[in-house]
Amino acid sequence: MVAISRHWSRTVLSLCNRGFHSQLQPQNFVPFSQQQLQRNFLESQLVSLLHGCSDFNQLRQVHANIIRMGLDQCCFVLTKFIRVLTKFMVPMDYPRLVFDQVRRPNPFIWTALIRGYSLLGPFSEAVVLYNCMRKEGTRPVSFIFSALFKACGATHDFNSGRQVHCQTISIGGFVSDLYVGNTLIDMYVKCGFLDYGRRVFDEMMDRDVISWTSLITAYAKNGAMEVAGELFDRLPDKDMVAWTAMVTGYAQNARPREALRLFERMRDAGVETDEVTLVGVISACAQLGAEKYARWIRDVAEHAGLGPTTNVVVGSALIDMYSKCGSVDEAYQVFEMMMEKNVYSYSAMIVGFAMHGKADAAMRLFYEMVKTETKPNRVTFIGVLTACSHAGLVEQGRNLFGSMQGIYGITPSADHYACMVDLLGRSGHLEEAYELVKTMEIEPHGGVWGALLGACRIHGNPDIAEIAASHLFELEPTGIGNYVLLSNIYASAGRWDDVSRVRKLIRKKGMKKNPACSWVEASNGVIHEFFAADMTHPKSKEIKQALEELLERLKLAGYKPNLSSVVYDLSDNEKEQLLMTHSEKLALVFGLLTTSAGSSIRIVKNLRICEDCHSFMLSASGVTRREIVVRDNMRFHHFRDGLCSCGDFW
DNA sequence: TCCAGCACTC
Repeated sequence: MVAISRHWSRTVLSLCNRGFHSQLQPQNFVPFSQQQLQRNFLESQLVSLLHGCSDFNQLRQVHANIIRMGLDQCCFVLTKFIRVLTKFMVPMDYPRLVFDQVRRPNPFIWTALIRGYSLLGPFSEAVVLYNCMRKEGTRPVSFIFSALFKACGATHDFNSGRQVHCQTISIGGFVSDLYVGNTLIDMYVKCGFLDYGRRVFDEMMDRDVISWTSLITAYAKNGAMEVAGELFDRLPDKDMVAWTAMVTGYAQNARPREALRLFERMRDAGVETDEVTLVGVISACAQLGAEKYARWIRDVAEHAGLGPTTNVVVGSALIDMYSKCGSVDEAYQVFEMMMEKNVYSYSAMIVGFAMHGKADAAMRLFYEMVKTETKPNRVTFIGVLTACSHAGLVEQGRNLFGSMQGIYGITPSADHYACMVDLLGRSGHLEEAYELVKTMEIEPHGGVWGALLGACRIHGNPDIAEIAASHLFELEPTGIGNYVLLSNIYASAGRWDDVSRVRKLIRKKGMKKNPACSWVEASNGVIHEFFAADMTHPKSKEIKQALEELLERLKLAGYKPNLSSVVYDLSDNEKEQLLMTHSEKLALVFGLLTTSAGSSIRIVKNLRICEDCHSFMLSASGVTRREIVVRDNMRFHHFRDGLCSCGDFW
C-alpha cells in the first residue's frame, strides 16, 4: 500500500471533506513513481529534522542539507523552514534570502514570509510584500490576513489596514473567519479606531471569548469601564483571561477597590489565577497603599506557586507595590530573593528607592545593574534622575543625563527632560532649567512645563511661572492643577489682583478644584477617608478637639503655622484656621486616636503635601514619638523624631 | 497557520 505520501493523505482528506467517500477506491489512485516516493520521503525527513532543531546552528545545517538534496525550489520544505526561523526569531534578512531564491513562490511560502515580518518586523514590509504578491497574481490564502492585520496594528497603519480589510470583503468569505475577525478587531483598536473594531465585532458571524476579550480590553484602556463591564456581563463563558482583562481594567483606571472586589468574585467562581491576573491585583493593592492588602496578595501569590523567587513578573510588581505601600525595605527583600532579575525588576527597585528619598541606594543599584547583562532603559533613567532630583544631586544628575545618549544609547525623551528641569529647578537653578527647555530638540510636553512651574512655586518666581503656565494652559486646557499652582505663586508674591484674575479664569472655564483627600489605615486594616475641611466622619468632633490639643503641644515645641501656604487673602487667624482643615492633618489625628502607641501611622494623599503640613508632621513625629509615613502623589516622606527622610527638600 | 489579559514612568 502507498502509505507514507503526503500527497496521498491530502487527496484522501480533501475527497472526504467534499463528501466523495465513494471515490475512495484503490483503483482511483495512480501509484506514485519510485522517484516521487523517494522525494516525498526526503521532504518529510527534512521537515521532521527542522522540527527537531533546538538552535540556530542546527537550522543552518538543515538548510545546507535542503540545498544539497536539490530541494532549494521546494516550497513545501522552504515554507516550513521559514516558519521555524520565525519561531526562533531569526532576523528577517535570512528568511528573505531564502524566499528570494525561489523562482515560483506558492501562496504558502508568501504567507510564511509575510507572517514573519508581521511578527518580527519591520512590520511595514508585510503590506509591501502582500502588494507584490497580489501584483504577481497569486491568490491569497485566508490566514495571510491575520498576519497583515497584526502588522498594521503594530505600525498603527490604519490606512493600509482598512485597505486590506476592504479587499477581504471584495474577495469574499474571509471576513467570516473567526481568527481573521479577531485580528481585525485588534488592528482597529490598536490604530485607535475602537468604533470600527466594535462594528467588526457586531458583524461577525461567530465570536469566541477572544473576540469579546479584545473588545473589553479596548474599552478598558479607553477608560470606558462601564461599556467594558456591560460586555463582560453579557459574555457567556468567561475564562481566566476575560476576568483578568476586567480586573486589570479597573486597576488601570484607578479603581483599585473594584478591581479587588472583582478578583474575589473571580475566585468565588472557581476561576484559576495566573501571573497576569496577579499582576493586575498587585497593582490595585499598590494604589491602595495599605499594608493589609500587601500582605494578603503576597500570600495569594505564594499560595499559587507564583512567588517572587521564581516569577520575575510577579516579583517586579511586588517590588513596586511594597515601595508604594511605604515598605521600601520589604521591596528590597523581594528584590534580593528573586532568582531572575530583568530591567523591570531593577527599574522598579530604583524608582522605589527614589520615591523614598534613598538616592544613594538608587545610584548604587544603578551602577550594580550596569555591570550585569541587563541594559538600563528609559524608565531606569527616569528612576535615577528622580532620585537625584529628590536628593538635590545636581552634578550627578547632569552627568547621568549627559551620558544617556553616548554611553547607553538612549535618546532623552520629554519625560527625561522633565526630570532634569525638576532637578535643576528644585535646586534653585531656575534660569538654567528654563534654558534647558528652550534648547530642547523635541517639543516640550506638559510634564516639562509642569516641572518648571512647580520649581517656580518653591523658589517664588512669578515671571518664569507665567511663561510656563501659558504653555500649560495650551497643552492641558483642562488641567486645573496648573491654574491653582499659578494662583498660589501669585499669592505667595502678594499679587492678589493676579490671584483673582486666575480664579476668574477657573470659574469661567467651569473647572472645579480637585478636592484634597487623605486616607489612613486604622489598626483593624479598615481604610478611612478624609477630605479637606471634612466634618462628615463619625468621629469628626473628637478629631477636631484632638487636633486643637495637638496644635497647642506642637506650638510649645516650636512649630509655627506656615501662613504663606494659604492662597487666600485672609487674616492670619483665618489662615491658621484654614490650615488646620487640611486632610492629612485630620488623617493624622484619626491615626493617633485609633492606633496603639508606638505603632507607625501611614497616610496616603492624592495631592502633594503642603509646606505647612510637612512641618506639622515633622513636629508631630517628635512630640508624639510616632513614626509617620506620608505618601503624596510624588513620593514618600518618613517622619521620625522631628526629621524627615526627604531632608526637607522635596 | 494565525487571535485576547501583562510588571517599572513627574
